[in-house]
Amino acid sequence: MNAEDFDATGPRGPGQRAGLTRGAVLDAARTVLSEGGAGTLTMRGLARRLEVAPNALYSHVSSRDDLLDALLDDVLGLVGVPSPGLADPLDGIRTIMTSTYSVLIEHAVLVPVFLVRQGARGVNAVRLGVLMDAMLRRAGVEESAVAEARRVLIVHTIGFAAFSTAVDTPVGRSADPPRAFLRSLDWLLTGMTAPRSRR
Amino acid sequence: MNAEDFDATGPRGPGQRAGLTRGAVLDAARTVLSEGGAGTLTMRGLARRLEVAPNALYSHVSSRDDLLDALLDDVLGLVGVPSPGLADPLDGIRTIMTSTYSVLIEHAVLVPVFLVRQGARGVNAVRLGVLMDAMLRRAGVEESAVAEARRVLIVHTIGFAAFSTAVDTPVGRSADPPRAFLRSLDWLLTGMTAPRSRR
DNA sequence: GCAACAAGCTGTACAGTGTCCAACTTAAAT
DNA sequence: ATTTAAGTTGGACACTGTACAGCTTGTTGC
Repeated sequence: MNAEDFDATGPRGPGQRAGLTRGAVLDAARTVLSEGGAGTLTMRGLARRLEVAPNALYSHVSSRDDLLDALLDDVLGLVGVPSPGLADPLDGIRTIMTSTYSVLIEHAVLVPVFLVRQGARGVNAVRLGVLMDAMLRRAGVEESAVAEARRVLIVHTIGFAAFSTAVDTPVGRSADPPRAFLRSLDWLLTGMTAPRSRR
Repeated sequence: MNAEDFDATGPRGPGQRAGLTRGAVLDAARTVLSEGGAGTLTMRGLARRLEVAPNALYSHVSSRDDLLDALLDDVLGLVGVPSPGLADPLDGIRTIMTSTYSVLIEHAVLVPVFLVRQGARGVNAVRLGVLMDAMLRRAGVEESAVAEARRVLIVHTIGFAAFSTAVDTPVGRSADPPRAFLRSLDWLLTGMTAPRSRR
């Protein structure tokens, strides 16, 4: 019997390869996500789409949370960072936050996941965090308040994205950050860098 | 055989009452929630705790989401509202938001639920929403922007609560809203009520 | 007091979920 | 060519929320 008899992608037996890769799994997950929202991403559904047994996914992804974290983090990889030696650190922060906002809007279905998992924790998230901390320091934020300030900015941004994303009437779902976001961002930055008046 | 033989709460047969009420179910749910976090609240676990078959809960609660909504909404019932004829509508909004913040912090485990369900929708939520809208109008927010302004305030508050709640090192989990929250609240209010400069 | 009815509860069951284990086949390394 | 590792399947486990039928109790009308 020649191999062509089985070329048509029929049911595979144990051992037969499907040619899966981590990248393919993540890509498929992204597709599912963009089609049906966050709740529709199940391991079994993903496996079905890839024409593979559910367990096969675990060769490329260690758990569903791992998958989710990977998706979150490589979305964060799309966030544009300012040139390192930029003159004004506040502008740098503005750049990061508005870029983050845009990326979140473009991947709206991931926003609830971000909320639930309280942000991401992968390499890109860490990279952005370190960058933000440095800029906050350069902008004059007290050392003891740097981490808190970063968190406030992140929460504010994710919150705004969640808001822009959740409106039933899709008013302004453009990826351009709305004026209100830019404004409130400035207010926050102003407050953070202002010398403390009391206490 | 006299009734006392079965007084010890042994296994019930079909038909035997357990004396459950909606209030008892909600109370037990609150307990579970405060002990183990949001993910630990399952219908079966709840039933086990109440020594009842899982289905019994559905006589008092129409679904898990219904349960969650009820919990969310009666937490919102704890939010203190300002006296209706208050002079300064901005003060009224401040009161509502800081009270909401405190209530959320006191029920930290519910905050992720709030996030996922994008706020609550029960009677108390509606009541607060109507009140906020009225005050925003009185504060000079344009009619077309009232709903959006309300949402921004809510998102900002929930976001802050999520932030204060999520810190690994439990820094300042006091129910008093942190200064940063009060500040940013004022900034937002200022921006919302300021006459539009451009566009 | 008795019949009819509604409410509350259980037993059982279904269709899902994420994930683990053993077995098998194929590809890579030696 | 032989051993080793990687990828995949079948099957299973322990869960989840919830629907349906039937039993028993409490309540209501007569």
